[in-house]
Amino acid sequence: MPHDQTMHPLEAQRRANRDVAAGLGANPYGVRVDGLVSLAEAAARYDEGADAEQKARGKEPGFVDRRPVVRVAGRVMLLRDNGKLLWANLRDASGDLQVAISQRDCAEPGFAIAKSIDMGDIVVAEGPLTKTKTGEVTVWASRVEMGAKCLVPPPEKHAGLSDPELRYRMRYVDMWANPETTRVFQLRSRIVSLVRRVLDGMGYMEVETPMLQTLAGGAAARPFTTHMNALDISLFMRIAPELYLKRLLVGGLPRVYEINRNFRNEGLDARHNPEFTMLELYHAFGDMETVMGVTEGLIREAARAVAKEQGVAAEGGGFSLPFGEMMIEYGAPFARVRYGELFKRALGVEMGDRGGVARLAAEKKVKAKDEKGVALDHWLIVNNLFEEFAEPMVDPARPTFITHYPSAISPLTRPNREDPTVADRADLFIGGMEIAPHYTELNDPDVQAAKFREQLAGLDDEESTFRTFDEDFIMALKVGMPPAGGMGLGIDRLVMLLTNQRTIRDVVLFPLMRPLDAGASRE
RNA sequence: GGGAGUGUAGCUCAGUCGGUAGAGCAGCGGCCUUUUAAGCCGUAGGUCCAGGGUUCGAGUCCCUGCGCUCCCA
Repeated sequence: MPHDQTMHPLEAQRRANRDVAAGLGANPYGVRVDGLVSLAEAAARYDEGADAEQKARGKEPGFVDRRPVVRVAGRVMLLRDNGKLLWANLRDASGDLQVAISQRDCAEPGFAIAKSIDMGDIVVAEGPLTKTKTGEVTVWASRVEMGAKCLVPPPEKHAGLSDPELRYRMRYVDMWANPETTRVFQLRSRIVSLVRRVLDGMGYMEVETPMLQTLAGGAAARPFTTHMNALDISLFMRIAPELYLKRLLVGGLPRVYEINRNFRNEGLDARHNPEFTMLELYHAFGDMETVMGVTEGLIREAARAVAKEQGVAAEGGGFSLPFGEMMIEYGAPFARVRYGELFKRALGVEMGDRGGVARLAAEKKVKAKDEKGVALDHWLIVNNLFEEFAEPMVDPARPTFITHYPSAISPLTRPNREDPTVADRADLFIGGMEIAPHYTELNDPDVQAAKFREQLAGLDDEESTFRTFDEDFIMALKVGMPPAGGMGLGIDRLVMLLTNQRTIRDVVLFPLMRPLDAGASRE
């Protein structure tokens, strides 16, 4: 809320309640607390025997209470004030736990402070673990302190915070109002560290290459531009790390990878955020097949870890994880199908059959001319037909590599040794999403230079401002890059699949949102 | 870019045929020492996304714009 507006009454009330706590000597913004345990850990420490003993003999003279005492902190999610006994349900990143604050048993000013608590406040409580009549593990507070006052009214306590816009804009509320959100990001973190661990174990070295680049190469995408004052030059946010990672192969590193952000100045939708995380990996003296094996192993291990986390049996053979309506099988070997085969199966015509393809394009009303009415190249029509009719034939519940794309539509990829009309390129599809492309990398500097020039020739003025011939990269190839296999894995999409989230915004902590005041400042 | 939906209290949502702006939760006052969405009594809270139009009268109908969601390209 802007500062120049009058304060919302609900905030004013919370400020008043904060003053009450302060008046009792409590610091509404807390102090350091040592010896805290998570709520899950606290609940796990409950001792049935000690609790029973205390309940049976607690009033006997000289009785020693053996119940474990814990110190916990959490956000107040529910509050039931029975007058001289309050019940508060706390939440932290590990879970929820009930705390009882009784006037009889809680040292002052703890009880008085508790009476001033609002839902959403962070409180610290200490006391023995017991079970209530109804069998719920509860911290029976002997001390209560403030952790932090919450001045903003929290979401409704059952329906919660469901407005997607509010969830993304106020992720810091979403995370505790919807524990599922926190769980997804905990899983994301585990998946990414597992990927690193597996690759490191295989002898790959993690590197960091420039995100600010003078040329935005390595992919076909529109970059963000920025300006460097000291050198007075334009810089681009990278669209891919590829050309730098390959320079490292030239430098002699045999196996490298980078997991980091790329930036593409394009649209926003369920699968695209302007900044997204990619794993790119290169393997000297390998090829497309080498890195396909790496990807398959990585994804299976990550899926296995998630399955275990969720209590799905994932030992031994097949196992699967849900994604929307389907169950995706990760345990079995991934399927492989050649582009040309899939094309023929779907359309009944060989992709090289120019007459047949032209006829099909007309029949199926597939785009065969560009905006200016000029007939498209045969292979572009083939690809349009492929994307519309062949790709959907891939079983989304079975991870599938589509291999051997036509060379004509894979300009930067090395042609296949046996059949140069197809390229050594394989795209992995899971759940209907393109997850990872694999290549046998081009390392002939003359061929690479020719392909750069060919690409640049086809560009309009706007595109050619940021897609310039990368002389230094050609220089690197002239020095000599070993043959290599390369792979790129979309981490956000992988996390979407493994955590069963429908949009990329649900796996990116702070997805880009239109600024709230943009309406006034835009033309 | 196209289509559909949607925008009402802090949150989640109703609002009939165009006729005084509603509920639950949250809040405030009161009662309450084993509650579980605690309960009971009382009470307060609104730029109905914005602007224009039709009408005696618009949250509701029409137009324009903006935001958000979903589907398609």
